[in-house]
Amino acid sequence: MERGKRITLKDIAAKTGYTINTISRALKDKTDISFETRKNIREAAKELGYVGDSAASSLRSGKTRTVAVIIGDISNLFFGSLVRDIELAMQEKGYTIIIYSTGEHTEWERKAILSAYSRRVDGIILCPVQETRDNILFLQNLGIPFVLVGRYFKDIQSDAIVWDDVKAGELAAGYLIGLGHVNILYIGGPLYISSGTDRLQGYRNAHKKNGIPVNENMIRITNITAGASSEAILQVLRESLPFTAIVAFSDLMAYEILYTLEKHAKNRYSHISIASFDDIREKIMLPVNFPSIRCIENESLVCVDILMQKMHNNWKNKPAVRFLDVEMRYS
Amino acid sequence: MERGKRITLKDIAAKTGYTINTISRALKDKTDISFETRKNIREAAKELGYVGDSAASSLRSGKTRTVAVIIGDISNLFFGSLVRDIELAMQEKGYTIIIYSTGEHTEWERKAILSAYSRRVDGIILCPVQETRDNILFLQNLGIPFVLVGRYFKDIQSDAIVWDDVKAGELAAGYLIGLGHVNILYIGGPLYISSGTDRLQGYRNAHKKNGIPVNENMIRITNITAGASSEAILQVLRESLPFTAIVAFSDLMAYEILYTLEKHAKNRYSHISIASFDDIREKIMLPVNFPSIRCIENESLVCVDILMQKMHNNWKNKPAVRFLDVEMRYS
DNA sequence: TTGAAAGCGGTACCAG
DNA sequence: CTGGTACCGCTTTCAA
Repeated sequence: MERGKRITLKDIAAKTGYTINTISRALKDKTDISFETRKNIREAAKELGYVGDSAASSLRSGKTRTVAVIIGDISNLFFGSLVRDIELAMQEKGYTIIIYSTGEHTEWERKAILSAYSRRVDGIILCPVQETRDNILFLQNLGIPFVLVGRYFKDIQSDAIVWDDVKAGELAAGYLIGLGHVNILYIGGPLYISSGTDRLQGYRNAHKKNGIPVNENMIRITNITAGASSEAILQVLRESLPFTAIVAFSDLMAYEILYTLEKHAKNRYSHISIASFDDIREKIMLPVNFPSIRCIENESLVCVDILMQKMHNNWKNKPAVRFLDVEMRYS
Repeated sequence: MERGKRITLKDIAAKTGYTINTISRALKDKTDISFETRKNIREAAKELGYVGDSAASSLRSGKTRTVAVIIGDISNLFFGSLVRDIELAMQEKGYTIIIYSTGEHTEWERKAILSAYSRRVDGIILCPVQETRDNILFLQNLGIPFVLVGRYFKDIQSDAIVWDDVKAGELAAGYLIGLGHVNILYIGGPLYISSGTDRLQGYRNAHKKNGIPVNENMIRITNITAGASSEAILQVLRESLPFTAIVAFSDLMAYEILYTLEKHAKNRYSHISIASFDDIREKIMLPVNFPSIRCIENESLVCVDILMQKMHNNWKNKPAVRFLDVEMRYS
């Protein structure tokens, strides 16, 4: 194969004497081309080193076999392993994924959606920023099949795969309460994010069930970007709030909090209890252990499954949120 | 904008009375279209909700404004943050990235390269599996601009951005030697990976410089996939090898090793010294600390920079490996 | 079973 | 400054 030269159907046609039409259909193994011909053409194609042009093919067929995955930050392990699983599953089905990071910014998310639309992706998997509802409404209007993951909108009907975050919050706080803690700090993400509200709701529920009043000052809402929870815990230290345990919004935040506590108040809080979410220890072995809530199903696979059906119009269900069950891991 | 209906140049032409040609050029702000006309057309486009079709545009122009990033595993934090930085830099320049995981498998890597080629990407950033040289030779033959990242081939000329891994290995082992250690275990990746050989070479150099003989039995070569270093350290424990320090191939592996030691030999090795590579603590705050070697430059940006130049034919240099300087971080 | 011809939606090139 | 037209490479449709 000559360096840099692209082989097209036309080249194969020239070599074999068939028309490009026949070549095209033969290479897709259509049965209306005789077996013999298909074989010849396949061989010729291989010899020439033919590789199809998906731009041309997409243009005509309207399908790109591409899916956009729009998430907060790929360097966040939670998203990283989500994307990895999505990629593997999609690859198996012959799909390629393009990645967009929103950095949790609404405008970036909008740009990502537009770019995906312009690239004519067949489907979108989105972990929405949720600061506003504009983007999701816009996306709905585009008519591209999509599913949300990790977060959902309470007042907009659309397919979403999320954890049962209320239960998750309840498990985390409930565990700490079970240990005898009463002053449990909650450091969590913004309330416009569904998991933000839901986990906090779970925290409240656990208190209520155990007859423990919630001290509103114990509830700290932060960004979910790196460094934010460190700030939050420092503020708590400055206020000398008396807490004996913490519910953190994610393992990453929990680590950050532990790190900060160790650095700034080593002695006082060395025996603090902490519980959080994501169970990243399931993914990487870390020599620091605390209870973490995880999902008992593989959310990536559920996403891919539903999106596939939507893309192929086998999805007759109306848009709905699918809550996946959670459990606590501590070993 | 009507739901699901795609607006094309033709629609704008119909609305404004210009030809699609004029529309196309106006929307790209070509100065040969009068300012007035450009403004009218831009407004009409906006009103109709026009979004270009990149498949069509790519087909004709030959450019996709897409770059493929082919790496081992996106859920590995090292790759995750690499990809994040690449994505941000590329996005800024109007490029989109598609992700392929090789899982460190040669065949997957080949498939990824083929898929990228078929999608007519403008460029490729690749962290090669290196098990064989077939894929890189194949890639070179395709004529797509590409750069390697993290690993290079000693006997194949191609652009690569890598750490100075010999120095890195020397720093890690040298540090431990400086602490007075003599029996330093080395747990590292396969030797067919350039960083595998180079870091080990650095380990040897450090010994040599300090007049300490290298015990070959202290050198353990493993996979770089999760779980492998855990296996390796267990084997070492079974052999009752007397070691007092460890050089681990990555922070992730170091954590895995510490985790395993704590689990299986808590008392005996609680004061072990360990040094490794990647400095992931720079990216996530983890409450466990040990020295780690990091790169003093942002490799992603260097990659993007060089690839951009190659894609735009501003790259007259001949293929070369670019070694980035490293340092030890411990605080 | 195969071929001919018409696009898909843009961009490039040349003419006016 | 704007229009006409060919064409990128493949798929679709219809005819033979």
